[in-house]
Amino acid sequence: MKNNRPKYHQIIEAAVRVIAENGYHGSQVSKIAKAAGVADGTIYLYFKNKEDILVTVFKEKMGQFIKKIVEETNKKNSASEKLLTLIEMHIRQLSDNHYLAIVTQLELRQSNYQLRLQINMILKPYLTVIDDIVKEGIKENLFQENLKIPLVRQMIFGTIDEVVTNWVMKECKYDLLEEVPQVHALLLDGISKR
Amino acid sequence: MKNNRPKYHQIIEAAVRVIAENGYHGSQVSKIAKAAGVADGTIYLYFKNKEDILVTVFKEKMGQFIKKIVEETNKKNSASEKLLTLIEMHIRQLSDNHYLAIVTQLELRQSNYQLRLQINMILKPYLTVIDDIVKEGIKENLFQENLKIPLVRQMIFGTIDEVVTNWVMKECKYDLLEEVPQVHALLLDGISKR
Amino acid sequence: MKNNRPKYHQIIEAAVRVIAENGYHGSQVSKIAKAAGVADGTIYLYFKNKEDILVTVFKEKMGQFIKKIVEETNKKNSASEKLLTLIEMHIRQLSDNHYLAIVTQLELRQSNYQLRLQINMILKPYLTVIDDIVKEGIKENLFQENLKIPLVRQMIFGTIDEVVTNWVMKECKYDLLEEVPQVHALLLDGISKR
Amino acid sequence: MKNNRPKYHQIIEAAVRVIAENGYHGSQVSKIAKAAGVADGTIYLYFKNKEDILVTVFKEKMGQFIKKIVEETNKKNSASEKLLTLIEMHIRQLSDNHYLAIVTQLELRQSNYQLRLQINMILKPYLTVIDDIVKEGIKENLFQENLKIPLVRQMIFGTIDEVVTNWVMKECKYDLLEEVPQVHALLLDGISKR
DNA sequence: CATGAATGAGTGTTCATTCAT
DNA sequence: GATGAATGAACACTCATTCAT
Repeated sequence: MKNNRPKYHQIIEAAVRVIAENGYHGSQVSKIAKAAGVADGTIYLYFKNKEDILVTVFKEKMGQFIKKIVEETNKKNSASEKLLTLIEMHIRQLSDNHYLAIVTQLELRQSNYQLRLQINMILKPYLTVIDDIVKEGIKENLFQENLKIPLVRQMIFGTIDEVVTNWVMKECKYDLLEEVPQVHALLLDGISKR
Repeated sequence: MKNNRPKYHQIIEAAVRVIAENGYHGSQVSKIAKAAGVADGTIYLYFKNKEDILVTVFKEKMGQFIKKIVEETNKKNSASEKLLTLIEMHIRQLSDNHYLAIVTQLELRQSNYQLRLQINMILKPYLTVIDDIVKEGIKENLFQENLKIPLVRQMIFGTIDEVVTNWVMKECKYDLLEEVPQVHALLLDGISKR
Repeated sequence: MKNNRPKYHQIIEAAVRVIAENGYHGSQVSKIAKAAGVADGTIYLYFKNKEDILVTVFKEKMGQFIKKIVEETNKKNSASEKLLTLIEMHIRQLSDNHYLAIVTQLELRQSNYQLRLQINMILKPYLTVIDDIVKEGIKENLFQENLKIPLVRQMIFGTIDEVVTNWVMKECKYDLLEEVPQVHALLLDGISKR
Repeated sequence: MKNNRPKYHQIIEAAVRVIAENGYHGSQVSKIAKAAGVADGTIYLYFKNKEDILVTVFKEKMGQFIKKIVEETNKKNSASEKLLTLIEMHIRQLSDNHYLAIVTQLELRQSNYQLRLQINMILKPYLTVIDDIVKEGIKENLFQENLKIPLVRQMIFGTIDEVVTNWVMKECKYDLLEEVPQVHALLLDGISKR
């Protein structure tokens, strides 16, 4: 299997680093190859083309990213706790890996429409996780029953995403984890006074 | 004055169209020039370089975009109504101009860090509008008094932005305006039952 | 007559300054026009094209340059004195006008073969002056009678030219006029001991 | 080592030919590449940029040029013979390679100030050879003891250079080697009768 | 005469991809 | 499998020249 070959992972790890450090357009294939300690041509033994490196980087990293979130949310019993965990895990993982945060929040968006569609496909399981939490909340009678799920998901994802992007644009200078409870509260209760 | 020269606007309008249709990286200067009905060199009489076209497109369009939102929200008296109007105007304007929506939601994000910073500067007045509405809501005693303004702004902007991006990625196939009241309700009241 | 129109001379003077300051390739027509205080298009009322400006600059400046040398050498009676005067006037005029020195020694040589041929045509009268002095020296029985005139002229001109070029390349930092007598002596007597 | 790679020399040889035939400004990189039988991009594997081709051409050719002159002058015992050999070798080498003569006398001078400075650096060893011969002549008591070396060098170099340039401008139509003894005699004894 | 906005041909350089070894 | 030298298509930008006013 492809993924067991060591160079494959060398290249992926190198790609994350190189893209985070040099930006999407500053990340020539030759630079990634050099950082991975392989020849330029070797890249093409493992990846169809440059775009394929990016998609794979995202796929691999997102796979782990989502897997951890699912694992942790599954340990919780209520939708509210699950949502809190999702927010925390999302933010924690990006807080822990600034390279990855830069790549997901900034660099990977500098791609063309086709690549964007593929990235969206990869993100789908994550969005499903959110949907499931919302559905569960409704079933638990904790969340409003007439919620339009996709819209809620867009609010949740859009909010977290924007929070992280702001932090990255501000050069990750503050502690993002501190904001987790407030984000959670806001999403649950909105901004109105009750 | 620059802006009164007709070619200036011809080029901007052409740029929006060309970028929406071909994507950022598929929009060669020569293609924009052709679409604007001017010579390649003419572009450089009005714009410093290719990036400057983009920044200017965004500046001009965002200027109008924000101006309209401010005008309309100012007609309203309560923070809640203002927020509703902001959401509606944001979505209405992008609904009315799919080209612009594609450019703002997808293509302009395919830019490097420097350009992104510039775009953020241009967006600032809009974010201030949001902040002001939130502050007003707190003063009116309608919104919670201990809200962390930047976070609330990120939720509001992140949600609307994500809603629009989803619509653009789904090729603008559904009527986005229908969702305005629900977005408004969600932001105000969150997802929890009361 | 063309030459009486004031803009004509404005442009020539501006051209010398601009070329000296910006180099041949940094001297765009628009820059010369601006320095001359005229519109770009006006240049083309007085000159056929950019090359024509250069040729004319050289023609005008060289005309004066040579005229002065001829005037002064004519005042002298012996070939030796005439040669000394020629060397002195050549060097004095370029010493007095660093702009002109830069243009003649460096910038005008950055031209194509056609332009070089034209410049050589303009230089011809100067070379004739040298030839005449040599011939006179032979007639006076001061110079060797079997001298090959063109070769002697090439030595005289080549030497003075190289001396000036060196001075320009060293940024005109030393006093070139001091070297005049030595150059004269060298050309007359060579380097051998007698 | 770079210089052993065959394409490196292919490109240099092609560059000399192309520049001699088309002039400096008519020598597009693509034209040189085609003449060398390599792809445009290959040029940039061996040279930093177009200017670097020129500098290298000059460096390589001048290196050989000077080496041969040094070798031959070293075989001679007196300063006078050494000077004769220097003149002869200088002229012989350019006589034997018209392409090179055109490039050194005309095209390489069409360069900007920075490039000119680099070329001067490369020429320095040659000028030192001349200086050494002059010093030796003084020591031998053949040359005048109060000669100002730099000035003598400028006369020697300026004269040879002008002689060659004239020949190139006259399209190399006459036999330059015939003039060697006369140039030598002129430099040694000047133009005056004794 | 004078203007200066408009033109568009021309080119050095990059970099994803290939393929002979 | 692995290499890395070679490829060549693609593109932003400049500037001499024109011409309608």
